Amino acid sequence: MDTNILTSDHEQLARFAKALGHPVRVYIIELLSKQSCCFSGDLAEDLPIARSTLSQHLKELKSAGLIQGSIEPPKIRYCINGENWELARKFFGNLLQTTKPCDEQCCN
Amino acid sequence: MDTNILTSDHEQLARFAKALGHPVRVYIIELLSKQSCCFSGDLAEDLPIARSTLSQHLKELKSAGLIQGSIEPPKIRYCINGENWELARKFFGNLLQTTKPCDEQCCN
DNA sequence: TTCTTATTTCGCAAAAATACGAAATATATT
DNA sequence: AATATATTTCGTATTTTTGCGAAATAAGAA
Repeated sequence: MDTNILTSDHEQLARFAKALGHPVRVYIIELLSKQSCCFSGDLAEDLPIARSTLSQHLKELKSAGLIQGSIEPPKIRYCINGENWELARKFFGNLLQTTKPCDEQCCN
Repeated sequence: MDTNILTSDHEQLARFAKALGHPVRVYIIELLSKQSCCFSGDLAEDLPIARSTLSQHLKELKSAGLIQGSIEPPKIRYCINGENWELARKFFGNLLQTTKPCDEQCCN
């Protein structure tokens, strides 16, 4: 039957993508991945959202496995989760690299 | 002030990511990008969802700009939207390539 | 014109995401 | 022990997403 058309890979990729599906979270990830290694809630000062809301976004990124945090009282330092980042990179890379553009015949 | 911390690029990337944030849509995009160029609702036969639901997913991918459809009565043929695909590729590429892994000091 | 096929839109319900402020937590400092 | 700081959890409201079946649409074939 059509049991396993949707693989766990599709689900994993969707999970990563979903986590990136909000501008604030894109911003956070961008910052963590390029600016420096780790970070904390100085984010709150930059972003036009309540701290509790930011916290939820961080939680989502964490539960998607894209970031991780370590306690450095009284702060919490966040950084990219290297392992899953590598995975995400691979998944997105695979998906995005294989492009067979539409021949003009087809979709105008 | 903090007016423009979130740029339209963040929003665009989030829009693309959000569109990919569901296993069914990942499957569709994967199929359209690698298998052949164009496609139609034979998807409905493969996927364990109602046709109306599939239609909604296609609509979302379309409104995110990732795919486009052309009418070939009585069918509709879908394919990747090359232009936006290129854009998405660039955006995701930028985000994913720049990885400065956490030094061990930081997050354990 | 009526029928068939492929697909979408509509109306609805259930679940999840987004956002906030207030209260809770945890840990250093006084 | 009391206070201050950084952050999260809780309770709540609003909006969006997901999913379905039934009805609507569009176009070719009989």
